[in-house]
Order: sequence, then C-alpha cells, then structure tokens
Amino acid sequence: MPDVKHFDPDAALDTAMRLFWRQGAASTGVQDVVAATGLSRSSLYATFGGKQELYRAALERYAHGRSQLLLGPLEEDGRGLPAVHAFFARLIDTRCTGEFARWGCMVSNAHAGAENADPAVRAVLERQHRRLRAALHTALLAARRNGQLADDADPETAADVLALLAHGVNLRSRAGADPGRLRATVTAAITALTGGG
Amino acid sequence: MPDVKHFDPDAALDTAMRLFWRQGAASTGVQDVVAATGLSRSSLYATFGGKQELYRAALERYAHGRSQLLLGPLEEDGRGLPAVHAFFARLIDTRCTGEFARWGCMVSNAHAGAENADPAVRAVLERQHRRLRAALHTALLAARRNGQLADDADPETAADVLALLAHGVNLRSRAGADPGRLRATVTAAITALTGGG
DNA sequence: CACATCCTGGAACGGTCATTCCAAGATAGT
DNA sequence: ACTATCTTGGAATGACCGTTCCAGGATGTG
Repeated sequence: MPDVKHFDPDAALDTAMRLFWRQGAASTGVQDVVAATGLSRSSLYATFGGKQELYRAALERYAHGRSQLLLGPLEEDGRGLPAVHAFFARLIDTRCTGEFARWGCMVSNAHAGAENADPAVRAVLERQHRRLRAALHTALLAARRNGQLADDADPETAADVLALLAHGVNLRSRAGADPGRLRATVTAAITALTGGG
Repeated sequence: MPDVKHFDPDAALDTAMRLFWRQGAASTGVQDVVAATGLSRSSLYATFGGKQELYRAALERYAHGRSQLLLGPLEEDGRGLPAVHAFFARLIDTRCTGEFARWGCMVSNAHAGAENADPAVRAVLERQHRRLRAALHTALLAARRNGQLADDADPETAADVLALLAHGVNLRSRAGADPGRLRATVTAAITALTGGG
C-alpha cells in the first residue's frame, strides 16, 4: 500500500489552527491555509475534508493542545488557591506576551463569531467552558480543604465567576490590554471571592 | 435641489447594524445588507461609502443606541450598589431574552473578531470599555459614599473586575448560557467585591 | 412644460471564495 | 523493471465578494 503522505498532517493542522485562531474562520480562506502550509489544495481536501471540517479539527487541536497547556496544570495542581493564582498568571502571560500575544483564546473567539452556528463547534465551546469551570471548582474545593477559603465563600459560584472572568481576559487581551492591570484585576477578584484579605 | 432620498438612512443603518451584530463583519456580505434593507447597491454606497465604513457606522450606532440603553441608566443612577445590580440584571435580560437573545454584544464580538484590525474600530472598542469601566467605578464610588461598601473593598479594581465580567456574560450568552445562572454568578461577584454578606 | 440635478435600479467589473477534477509523479510489492 | 495504488500540483469550476458605472426615473425650479 503506497500511501505515504509527502507532508506532516499534524504540522499542517497546527498551521491552519494558528490562522483560524488569529483571524477567525470567516476571515481565513482556504487559499491562506494553502499558502501557509505549503501543501496543495488536493492534499488539503483529501486529508481534512472541507473548510468547515478543517476548522473543527483545528478547534479540537487547540482544545487538546494549547488549551491543555493552561488547563492541565490547573487540573493537576492540588494546592488549591495557589493553583488558581498560577493559572491566571499563566493565562495572562500567554495572552499578552510571546508568539500568541493579542490572539486571545480560540474558544472565546469562536463564542463571539459566526463559527458557533455549527452545532459541532458549539459542542466544543460548551465542553471547554465546562472543563474550565470544573477545574476552577476543583481547585476551590481543594482550597476549602486546605483552609484557604473564608467560611462564607462559595466554590460553586466563585468558579462560575472566575470562568466568566477568564473569557473577559481573553477578549480584552486581543485589544492589547495591559497585562499588569489584568493581573491586578484577577488577583483582586480571586481575593474577594475567596474571602481573603 | 432635488436630493430627497427614497429611503430612511437611519432605518437602513439600523438594519445593517443588526446583521453585523449577529453575524459579524466578515460573515455579512453587502448582498445581505442590500437584501435586508431593500435599497440598492448604488444608494448604499452613495450613502455610507464602502463596507468597512458601513460597519464602522453600524458600530457607532450600536454604541450610541443599544449600548446607551444599558450604560445610560447606570451612569445616571446615583443609588450606588443597587445601580450596579440593576445594570447587570438589564444586561443579562437583554442578552438572553427577546429579539436580541444569543446575539451577545456587538462591542464584545468585535473584540474577538478580525474587525479590530481596523484602528478606527479598535478606538471604539477602547472607548466603550473605558466608558463601561468608568460607569461602574462611579457607581461604586457612590456606593462607598452611601456606606454600601466594606472598608477593604476597592472601587478601582472592583470596577475592572465587573467590566471584564460583563464581557464574559456577553460571550457566554451567545452560547445560550442560562440567564438564571448568569444572574446568580454576577450577584455573587458583586457581593464578594463589595464585601457584602 | 422644459430643465438641471440628484437618486435609483440593475448590469457589469475583476477578484476571490470553496470545491472538484485530472494528468503526472512517487511509492511499495512482486 | 513492472504494475497497482495513492498523492500531488495545478488548472478549472461556478458562485459570490466588494465595488463601479450608467441609463433612466423622480424631483423641485423656472
């Protein structure tokens, strides 16, 4: 069976993901992907199907790749409150500096765009939001066990608040918000929600 | 001077605004605007210029129209904390029920899309964010004067947090978030930030 | 009614969109 | 080396993109 591809599908999908992430699905043409990946239209369509399926695959890759880089440590970090602080520190750092500065979050971006007309895309958005919320919730429960929470603090709604706050950070970072101010803002939010002084 | 237009420019711009609001600039074609407004390409271009200028005008109309409906009352309401609660109640109600349910906020949407590549658009986004933040800040200062704030509450960062939270609400409402849960979430956030029990 | 002026409808423009197709090239098994 | 099978580059597709243009209709003025 001679069916060895002349290119790396993973690398190509990663390149496409970055285009969709930065520009959105509607503003990214198949032509852009072809030019950026270097492979031909034939190979692209044969490997990934159409544009919509390519976007879905790119979004999945983001969820399991880039998103994992932020959520994974939060899910595994059992320290409680410090884990939450560390997560937001990483988040803001990622959103505001380095290669992906001003790109925001591909999931948050998909929320705001016409991409979410696709039910499959919406399912990913829901899954990722639930995952973020659950990770924060777990960390807050650990914080409670560790005695890092005030008695009147509610891990349920606090997780909801922080999850919404993350979306806000993602959005504002695309407009070039000051990372220092974002840090101060989320720190104040966490402190207030956990009853810290 | 026979120069009376055969249509109402305000109504046409409002129709275009709704298309851009719901679908985003990239996914809305001039053809869509022509079909929705009923006027011809000639009149559209003669009145508004090109598509980009039309989008800018629509965004401005949103800022001074729809956005004003939410921010205006907040800016004029001197009650302090109740004004903040009322603002978020109106916000969530607007985002989740009625004609504009699941449309999110045109300003938040523009943050996440390719629209903000236009410096003029970015300027509007900054202006609107500053306005929201300032209105919340003013309300929190009034709350302080009215003795509705705990001593350790900080109106500066609290305003920042709530402004980011509003973006989060706008985003999640597009995915069909449960308004009741959003209300509980923002209520918890306001309570925590203002030191209420 | 004649005129000048503006607005309107609709055709037409080149360019780009996503997608398909096919001949030519590369590969693995024999 | 031959063949079967798959991938590849690139042309070609029809549809739609934003934009321009122009003939003709409507309007207010003399």
